[in-house]
Amino acid sequence: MNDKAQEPCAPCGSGGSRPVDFIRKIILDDMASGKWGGKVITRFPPEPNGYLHIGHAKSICLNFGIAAEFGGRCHLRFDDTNPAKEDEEYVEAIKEDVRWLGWDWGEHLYYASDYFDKMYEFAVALIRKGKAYVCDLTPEEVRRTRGTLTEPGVESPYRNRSIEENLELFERMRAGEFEEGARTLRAKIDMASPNLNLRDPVLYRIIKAPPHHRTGTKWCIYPMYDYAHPISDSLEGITHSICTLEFEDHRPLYDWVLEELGIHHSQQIEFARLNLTYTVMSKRKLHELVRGGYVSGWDDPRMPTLRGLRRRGYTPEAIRDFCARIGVAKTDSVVDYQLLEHCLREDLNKRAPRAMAVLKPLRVVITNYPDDQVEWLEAINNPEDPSAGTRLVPFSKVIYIDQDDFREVPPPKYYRLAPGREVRLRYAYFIRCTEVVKDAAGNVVELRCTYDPATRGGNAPDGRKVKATIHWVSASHAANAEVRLYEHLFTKPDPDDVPEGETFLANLNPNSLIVLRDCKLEPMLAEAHPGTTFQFERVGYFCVDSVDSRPGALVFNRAVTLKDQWAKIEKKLTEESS
RNA sequence: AGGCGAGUGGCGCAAUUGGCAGCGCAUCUGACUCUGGAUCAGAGGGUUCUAGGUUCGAAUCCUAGCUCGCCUGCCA
Repeated sequence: MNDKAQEPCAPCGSGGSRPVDFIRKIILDDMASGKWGGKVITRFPPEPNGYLHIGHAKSICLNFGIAAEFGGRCHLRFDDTNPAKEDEEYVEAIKEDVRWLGWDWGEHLYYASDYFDKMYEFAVALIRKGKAYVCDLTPEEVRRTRGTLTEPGVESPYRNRSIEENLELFERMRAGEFEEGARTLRAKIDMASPNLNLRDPVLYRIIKAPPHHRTGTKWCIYPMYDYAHPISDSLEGITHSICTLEFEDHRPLYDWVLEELGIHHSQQIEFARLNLTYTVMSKRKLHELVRGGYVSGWDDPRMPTLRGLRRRGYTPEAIRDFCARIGVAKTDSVVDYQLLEHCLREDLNKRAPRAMAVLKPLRVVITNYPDDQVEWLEAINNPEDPSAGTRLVPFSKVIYIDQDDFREVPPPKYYRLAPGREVRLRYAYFIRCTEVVKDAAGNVVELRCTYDPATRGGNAPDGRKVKATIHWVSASHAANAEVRLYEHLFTKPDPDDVPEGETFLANLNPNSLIVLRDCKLEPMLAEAHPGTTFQFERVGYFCVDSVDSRPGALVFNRAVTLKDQWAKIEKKLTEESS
């Protein structure tokens, strides 16, 4: 059971005094007035027709978070009212993702399909009240008679059938006597309503094609969202039914259903869904990326899905922190991706063990170092966490450093290695570059350096300073790995910003994945388990790929870079010179 | 055009409900540093959509307007 979620805590979430959003204010008021008898019951109602993404995380954290803060509970309910679109495949995946995020629904796992019998009975009750009727109009005719934004619709010729006839026809709909699309059950509300959702909305439609993933072929009529959702909420005793802005127009219908049925009436509250720069969030577009092979799957590390983010190296803690920071409001907004990255860095900085890894190796021979000598030098696992301890890394005559850490002609403010310059090899020695070896094409292929034996461990007894400390890996001890560098999937902050006639696919970033092979890692990394994340010192956070990595054929994903002051300076320099 | 909703530094959110417009991210300085990371100190950045009005006082209240979002599935 879910003890964690039953326990009240501060309404502003963990970690201090974040402002209380408008939804929590409503709940605070309800608690004060005793409106729901002190109860807070929320729900997260995904349709099992796709994988969860970061936008769902916002909703999950809102619903489960509120329940936890107010000592209530949050239900996980699959909104499975359309067998044509839904699949069992997604149910387990969704449960797994919610759990991974750190939330627990306890025993409160539900399916809208659990309520099909009840919903049918309620529909009969509506018919008896004269509030619903069986309509024989075709989908096309329904569309034509609905009217427009400015003109009222016209009433269906079947609108005034007798209750008895409606009862009989509805029963025959259920019995499967009619073809798909032949008839619907409609609410009798108001064809002239300025709110189109109230123009005799369809409550039930006939779907015979694929069997339902849970009820099989028991039903061939299925309730529409606008009818199923309020009833599901009601049956579960939901107090606050939190959904996104586009359902605002549906609230009058939500209320109508509950009002007419005279059953528990939860309050629907709408908030703005999450948008992120450089990211598409709609299920349709995500599907398109997967189907079109633009990404390797739903768990591609460039996807904003929870599975993608997880594989990329994002932690549940970082995502929850992010969700807390973005707030909840009714304004359509686009959150800067950098905030997400900030949250990840902040989490990983405290927790990720450090390692040395050379992504673009440049061979360095320490000319005055004994040929066959190997020294194991002590390195700190995490400067932010003394309890993480230390480890030993091997040092020898031939090492690799990153190509970025050497410049034959150093630009101003570049203070890493260059001919004649001295730098510190982290945890090892000071070295000075004495010779640059090039191939026939003039490419630098090797550096020859001397080391100062007195600087063992990285400290100079004479107190002399070096401007830079760089990372390195002993050539003969190095583990090889493939490293995947990821960038935004799209080149524009708004992927939908495209010329007339083009789609968001036109903004796909051709460099969103760059694969580096023969990267050199310190030996300890060969042992790393899939899914664990390290900070490659001075470079970024990297996660062992949980799908493709094998012992002896390691694959790491870059979750996020470290902040890079030099990159900014360099960018400014190149901008100035051009 | 009809209905509903929303407009506060570049971005995301606050503002005890009429009382000095703040916070986070981002940006820029500087300090420190065996990660150009982290940390620390500081700075810049606002006609609170506009115009009127009420008031000693308006982001907040009133009026008019503007802009943006959503709504014409037998999807959710």
